[in-house]
Amino acid sequence: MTARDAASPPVLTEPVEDYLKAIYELESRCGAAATSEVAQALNVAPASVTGMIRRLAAQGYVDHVPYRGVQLTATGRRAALRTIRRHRILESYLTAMLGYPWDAVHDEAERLEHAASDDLIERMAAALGYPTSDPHGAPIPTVDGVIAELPHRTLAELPVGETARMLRVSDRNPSLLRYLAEIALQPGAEVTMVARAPFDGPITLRIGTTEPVVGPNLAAQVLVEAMPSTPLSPTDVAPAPSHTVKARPRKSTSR
Amino acid sequence: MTARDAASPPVLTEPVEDYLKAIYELESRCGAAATSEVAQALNVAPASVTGMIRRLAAQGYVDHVPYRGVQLTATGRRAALRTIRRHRILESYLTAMLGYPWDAVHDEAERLEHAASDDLIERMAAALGYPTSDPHGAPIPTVDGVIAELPHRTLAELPVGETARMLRVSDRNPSLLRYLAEIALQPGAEVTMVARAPFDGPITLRIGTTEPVVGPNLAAQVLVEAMPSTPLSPTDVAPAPSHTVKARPRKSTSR
DNA sequence: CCGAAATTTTAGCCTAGCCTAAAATGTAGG
DNA sequence: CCTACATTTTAGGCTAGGCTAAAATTTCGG
Repeated sequence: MTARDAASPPVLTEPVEDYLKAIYELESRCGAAATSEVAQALNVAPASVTGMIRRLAAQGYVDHVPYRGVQLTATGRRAALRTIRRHRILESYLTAMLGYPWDAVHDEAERLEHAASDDLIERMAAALGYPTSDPHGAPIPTVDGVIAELPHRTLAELPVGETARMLRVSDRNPSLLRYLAEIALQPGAEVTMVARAPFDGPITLRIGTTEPVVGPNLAAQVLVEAMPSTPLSPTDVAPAPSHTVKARPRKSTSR
Repeated sequence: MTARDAASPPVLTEPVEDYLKAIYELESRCGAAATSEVAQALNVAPASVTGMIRRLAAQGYVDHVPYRGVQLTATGRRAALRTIRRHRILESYLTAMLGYPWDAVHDEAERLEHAASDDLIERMAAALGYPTSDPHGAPIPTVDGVIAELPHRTLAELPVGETARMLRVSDRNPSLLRYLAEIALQPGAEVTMVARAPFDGPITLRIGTTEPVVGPNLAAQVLVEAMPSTPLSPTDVAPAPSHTVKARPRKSTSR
């Protein structure tokens, strides 16, 4: 018994899925994930992380160099992306179909992502028209683990006078999200850098017809993309369904 | 630490919710639940049930008389009904809004019921217009734990020549459910007992225009209610949304 | 380049839930 | 009423995942 070799999806436990997801996210920012970073991300003691990493390494999900750090294997990355896909589809569904505000979906998705079947997730995705990004602008990996990370810079870096399109923001800070919704700074919105006070001072933006002033701290958390040269399309300023699930038709990008 | 007295929803673990639900269901059929019955229902060893019952009793969810059996306390019953409400609303939602066939919803709901927040469950209920029964005809308890068990008898008991309305069937047997759907024997359907062969022989029914022949075994699993004297309403034979979520308007029943 | 501080790992412990085997209790038939 | 069988509980173990305290290793400031 415990005689299982290969084949068959090994059924990951909830903590395992959480670890893999956290490692993926740290890794994609820093190249590798430190024990203490994982511990902080999951709110557990560093020693617990070491223990779990040992198990994950034994099962082939991560490579671990003691005292150095941890990296996902190809298997581990696939598992992480599966969880991330579930999370983001759930967030999209809750927002679009059940009227959740975008600051509340993270916690709910965090629990449901472990319980929902693949079938359910795909039904939700289908009901939404296979969205490619979630309500916070994060890209949704495909079923076979392809994720389209978009090139971006932060709103804080936008030169004065330039306009950009709001692309993405973390889903983890509800009060920040509520504030952003209040000033209509949501994925798809056009935002112009009107002025920046010196010495990391307040930043004046223009969004639609309002000119909110925000701190550099906030601006650094908002990712934007250079505006496509298109001068102004009619849908641009629309308050709209607020999160604008983009379902652009794709021609077998997956290969 | 571990210093918790009263107040605050103690957050039940998944196994605990499963035990309470199972005990509730056994108890409502037999008055009290035997250790071995619970073990069978949850597919665990009897000794494990004894262990869990000790814990549940210590926390005030059940009363346990050693070697005799177990019964829910008021607290335990509330917790069980909360889980049952979640389960049945989930089943209703998956069927009505995501196109799940009625034989597939049980397993999905079984996992989601532990992960969904109260908020999510209430949003789903609202989206459905506060249904009072699930796709299999089981009544949905209210938020404050009131459940309307309907008077019924089994289809097997229906006298020859009489007509009844299909009320309910267990959600636990997918292949039975698929077969029932095939012969259009679903909650709300009118069914007539045409003939019954002697010695527990095959039973001939009439449902709409078809006359399926079924075993007594199957008939015993299908609950029916005496037909209201109304001769024939236009909606009766309609293949219809198949599960007929009944959403009768309620006048602030909650208080 | 060396010692202090930070990080990581080891050691040892705990809890919830599960298991099997053996003992205790209850029930029913002769 | 007593024995045989069924049910339940106890005893003793296991695993996953968490914790703290202490030891090991790395890193960094001087």
